[in-house]
Amino acid sequence: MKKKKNNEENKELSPLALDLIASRFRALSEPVRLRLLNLLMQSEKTVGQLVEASESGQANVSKHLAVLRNAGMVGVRKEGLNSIYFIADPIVKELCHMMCSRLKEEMESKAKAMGFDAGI
Amino acid sequence: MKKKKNNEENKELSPLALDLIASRFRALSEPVRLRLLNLLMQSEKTVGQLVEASESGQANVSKHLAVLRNAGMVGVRKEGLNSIYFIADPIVKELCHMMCSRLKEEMESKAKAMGFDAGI
DNA sequence: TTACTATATCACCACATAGCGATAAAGCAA
DNA sequence: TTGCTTTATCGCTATGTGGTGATATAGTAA
Repeated sequence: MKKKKNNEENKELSPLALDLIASRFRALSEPVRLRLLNLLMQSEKTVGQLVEASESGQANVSKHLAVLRNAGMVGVRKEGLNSIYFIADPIVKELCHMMCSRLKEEMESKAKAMGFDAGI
Repeated sequence: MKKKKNNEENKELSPLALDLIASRFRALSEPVRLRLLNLLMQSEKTVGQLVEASESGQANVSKHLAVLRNAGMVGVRKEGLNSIYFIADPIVKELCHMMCSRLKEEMESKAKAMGFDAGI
């Protein structure tokens, strides 16, 4: 494997860059928003479908969708009365998948440490 | 390339899982915390070094470090009076690197769209 | 036009948290 | 012991934001 220059990862980030990155992670830091993204990963959906599936109020879902829109993570198109939302940034799936795998690992290793895999 | 089963990514996550994932992302949603992680990526550091480098108050840095600790992202060991912090979870570097690359892409494509790469 | 539907936005409350000064706790030096 | 250093925690304020009901905005249907 080629040895890559690693000066990139050691670079100190500017305050502006930190704010940008933080705001992106903040968009992913809310259970309702993650639920919406999780639903949209199956297929694009109208706000009504998301309201029903997420078991959250309409105003609330709409507000969370605005956050995800502003973060560039979802997109919308209008069709008649409906607003149809879809995942707009592929990084969403990657990030969530990475986080899920990591948590799964952690929980499994914790279960093992507690001996839950030993049987009785 | 082998076609992989994709039923994993379509799975709906439980509310508990969503809370866990959200809390992890929330730990990364604060500029000061990202700055601390960015500093720790260079090398492990004492709280004092982090306070100086982050240009934040000691109490504040200590509190943010507690958040990162609770999220399992950093670890500590004591050496005399000093608490030495270090990155404990490799996912931190991956997530931040991924997010940085994505934002870089976005900004470059935006600059291109505005014609800033055309010269005068 | 009026009536209905879908969505976005507004106003508000409640709660979480970032930041700061003061203090506590713990180890080192004399 | 006293005094100093380092870090964690407490108390507080200010700000941000999640949730909800009401309203506004549009599109559809009659």
